[in-house]
Amino acid sequence: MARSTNTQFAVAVHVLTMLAGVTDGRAMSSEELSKSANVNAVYVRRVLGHMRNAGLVRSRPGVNGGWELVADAAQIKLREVWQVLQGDEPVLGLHGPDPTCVTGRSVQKSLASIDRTVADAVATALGYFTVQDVLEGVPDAAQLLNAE
Amino acid sequence: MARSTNTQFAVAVHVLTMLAGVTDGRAMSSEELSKSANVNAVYVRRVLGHMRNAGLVRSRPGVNGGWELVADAAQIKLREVWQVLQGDEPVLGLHGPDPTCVTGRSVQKSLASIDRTVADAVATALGYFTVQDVLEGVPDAAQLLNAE
DNA sequence: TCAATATGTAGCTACAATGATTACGAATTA
DNA sequence: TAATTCGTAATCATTGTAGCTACATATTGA
Repeated sequence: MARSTNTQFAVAVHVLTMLAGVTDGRAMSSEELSKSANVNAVYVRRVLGHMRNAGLVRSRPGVNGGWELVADAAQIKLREVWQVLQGDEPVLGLHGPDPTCVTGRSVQKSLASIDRTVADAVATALGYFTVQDVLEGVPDAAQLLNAE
Repeated sequence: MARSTNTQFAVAVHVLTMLAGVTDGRAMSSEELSKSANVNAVYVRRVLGHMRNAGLVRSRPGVNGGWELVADAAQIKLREVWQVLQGDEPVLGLHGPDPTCVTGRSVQKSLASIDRTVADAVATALGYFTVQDVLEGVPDAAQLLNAE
């Protein structure tokens, strides 16, 4: 029920992986990237803009322009991608209880604290994966369980 | 950026905490609960309906009717509340890449696997807290850090 | 039995988030 | 100089979320 409908993270990982897969030194255009991710090119530019602000990619306009990875794909943790997009926004959906209700305020505070704990857990989990891992293919959760 | 705008989890925790705080044995109406959570009574009934299906609360109509906790508040982990509402829905927002793009399909599979890892991490983190904890007040994340 | 109270749920609406689309200026290259 | 690509604003369509109304059903108490 509480699915996130925001695909920025998925799209970011997708296009970063595409860029990591470039063998010749050429740049990829937002148009090209958007085709594979099946989203709009403007959207790709917006998402990659955040990645550029974080120093993960560079872009240049014009003929043969486009986007390139700056860092080594094996050094880019998905944790960083997540944090660039997520910032300090809550992970759990928080509500706005009646400010005059004592219990309501207390619950609100607790939920905010719990949200930080969960956000840390998400960040830690995403720290296990790099763009290089995605490029090589992260094994199935089921496979991982069997391997234990 | 990827904030969840779904407040069902927060509202569920809120009203369960309210129910946990009842000292006399009376039931609380959805109307009463909705006031404190600052949401609509119908919405409260919908959310609590899921909690009832999970066996956490019971309800009865009529005069002096309303909602009561079934389980001990100290035994209800937020993990369970989360899972009741979340089910197997992805935590990260996933996209729908071009199905004819090989890399796209591969990335999609990896993201699905990573999503399961993150979902497990969230569930584990929420396993640390119970409704009773929220009733008593979960300490600030900052306070927790200072206590280390 | 009857009135009052609450749930259970369908249906409609308002609002907000997301991402598509269009448009165009600026930068770059061949 | 023409073609290409980014950067970004503005607008629109779609979807998810939750509010709201309405009413059938169940329960209680007088």
